[in-house]
Amino acid sequence: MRYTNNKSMGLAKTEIFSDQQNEIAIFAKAFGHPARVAILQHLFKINTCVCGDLVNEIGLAQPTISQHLKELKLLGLIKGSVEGTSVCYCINTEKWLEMKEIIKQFLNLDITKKGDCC
Amino acid sequence: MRYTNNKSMGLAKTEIFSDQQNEIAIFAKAFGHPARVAILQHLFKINTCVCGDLVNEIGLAQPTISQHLKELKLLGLIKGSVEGTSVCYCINTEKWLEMKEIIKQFLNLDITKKGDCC
DNA sequence: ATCATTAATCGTATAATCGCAATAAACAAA
DNA sequence: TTTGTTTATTGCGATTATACGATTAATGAT
Repeated sequence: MRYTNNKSMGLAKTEIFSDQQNEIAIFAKAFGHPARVAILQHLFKINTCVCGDLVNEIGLAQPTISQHLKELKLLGLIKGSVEGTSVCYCINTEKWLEMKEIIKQFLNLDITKKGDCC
Repeated sequence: MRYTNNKSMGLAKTEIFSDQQNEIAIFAKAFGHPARVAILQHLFKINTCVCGDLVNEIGLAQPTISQHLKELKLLGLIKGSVEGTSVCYCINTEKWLEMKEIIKQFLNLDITKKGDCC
């Protein structure tokens, strides 16, 4: 192998992008999978914080759902609290709104655009 | 219930989700990478459709940029037309607005929510 | 025809993602 | 204490995603 730089490949070079660009990408990845979209939609639908119901609602295995929940929780988009043997998950409204503003700002770029040129 | 399916792993089980959920995820993945965010932002910034400039603007190799452009083009978010030796890329406003509406509708789920429960 | 410029494609290396079986952990109930 | 319920974690295989060197293809210029 003769790659002159010592950076490993297969890795997004986040360091060459702005914090804003990385933040947009990270949030976008959060709902860049249909299972996480379904989880978030379901959490919005039933205001009472369900958990194991998600496994039944969505057709994926329990460890898979648990993993997706972990990612969403790590990002702060959802909160989880233990309720006996089960765990109650729900949307973290504050963080959700924060994410929403960041994404919307990006999506609204078009308002300053005049028209296609191709 | 046993795991009766023989579907290969490592693949998102898109078939168990709604078209809407898959569409949201697919569009989200489009700007789920900082390089593609940067490309889109730059295309919005300079209305004249640039191409090779993106390689200079963003610090990635030409094949890498070309690959990201291909993905965005495949989704329809950008258009490309040959201009001599160079290729002119620009935002496909129509598709962009379509995507924007779909994502915004998803992000606006919170307006019907009453409050956290955890 | 030759050369230069530009972008796409090919091939490959590496890391991340997805999914699940098996297991562990935490808790309630008996 | 034992048993059952529920969720998290571990470990693994399969696939996708990211990145780039080398090459090819297309066009313009000389």
